[in-house]
Amino acid sequence: MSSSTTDSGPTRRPTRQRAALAEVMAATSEFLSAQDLHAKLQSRGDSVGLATVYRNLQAMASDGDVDVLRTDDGEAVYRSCGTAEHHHHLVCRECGRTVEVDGPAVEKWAAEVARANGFTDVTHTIEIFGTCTSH
Amino acid sequence: MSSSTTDSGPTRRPTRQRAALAEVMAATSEFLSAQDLHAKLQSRGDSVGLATVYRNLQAMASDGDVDVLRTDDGEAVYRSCGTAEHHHHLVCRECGRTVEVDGPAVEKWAAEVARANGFTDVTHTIEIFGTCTSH
DNA sequence: TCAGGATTGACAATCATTCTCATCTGGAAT
DNA sequence: ATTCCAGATGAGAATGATTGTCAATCCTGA
Repeated sequence: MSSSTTDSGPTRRPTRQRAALAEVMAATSEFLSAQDLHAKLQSRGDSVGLATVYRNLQAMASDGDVDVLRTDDGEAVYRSCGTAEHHHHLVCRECGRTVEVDGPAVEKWAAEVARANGFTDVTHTIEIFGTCTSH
Repeated sequence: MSSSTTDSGPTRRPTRQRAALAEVMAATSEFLSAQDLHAKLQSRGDSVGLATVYRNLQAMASDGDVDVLRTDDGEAVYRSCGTAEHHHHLVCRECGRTVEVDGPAVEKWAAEVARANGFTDVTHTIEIFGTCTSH
C-alpha cells in the first residue's frame, strides 16, 4: 500500500527498548530531557543505550507521539501528551508541572498574521511559563 | 539619559568590540547565530574574540537590546529589533526574513490561561514560521 | 596620572546530540 | 521451525555550540 497525505513513516519495528521508553514517558507528565529519560530507564533496570533513546525520541516526535520543546538553555525536553490534537503548554518553571492548553483564537491569529504577510506553510510555537501554586 | 522603569544592570563599559557587534547587528534584519556574527566581524576586519561575542550577546539580550530565539536544532540566534516593546516574530524558514508582529489578544490569552491555572510570574514565547512570498 | 575593576582573547573544558559501524533481532517467507 | 536481511541497537568516537579560565589590557573616576 501507501496512502497519500499521511503515509508517514518507513517501517518501524517494535523493540524492547522502545517499549520501555514509551512506558517511562507514559508514567510522567513532565517534560524530560533525553538524558533524564535515559537515567530513568537505567534505574528501572531497563538498559537502553543513550543513542537509542535519542533515536527513538526523534522518531516518536516526528510521528507526533510526543511533544518537544527547548528549555531556555537549548536542551530538548520531551513529553507524551494526553492528546494528539494540536495544543500548547503551560509549564511551571519550578517543578515542571505541565498543563495542556489550547486556544482557537490564537491559532487563528497566527494563521491570519502569516497570511497577511504573504507567508505560507505556516507553523508556530507557543509556550507559556510561570510558577504554579505549590511554589 | 537613563530611563526609569528598567534601570537595572551593573556597570557596563563601552568598548570597540561591543560597538562593532552592535553595528553589524544593526545592519541586518535576520536572526543570526553568535558564530555567524563572529564571522561577519572577522570579514569586516573587526577582530573580536568568539567568547566576547557570546558574552556581549548575552549582555545585550538581558538588557533587552536584542531578541533571542532558538532554531529547531537548538542553536541560539540573535536580532536587534526595531522596537524595545514586547513583540513576536514571523520568520521565513527559507531566507530568514523576519517581520515583527504583536497581538494584544494573544498576550491577554496567555495571561488569562496562566491565571486560570494558578500560575504566576508568567512569560511566554510565541514565534510563527512560514515561507515568505519570494520562495 | 594612577589604581582598580570591567573587558577581552586564546584556548581548554563542558555537554548535549549525532555519527560510525559491527552486532543483534524481529518477522516475513520458506 | 529455520533462514534471511533490513531495521534497530550499543559503545564509543566525533561534532559543535556554549561556557569557563586566567593573564593581559582597557576605561573611568579620583
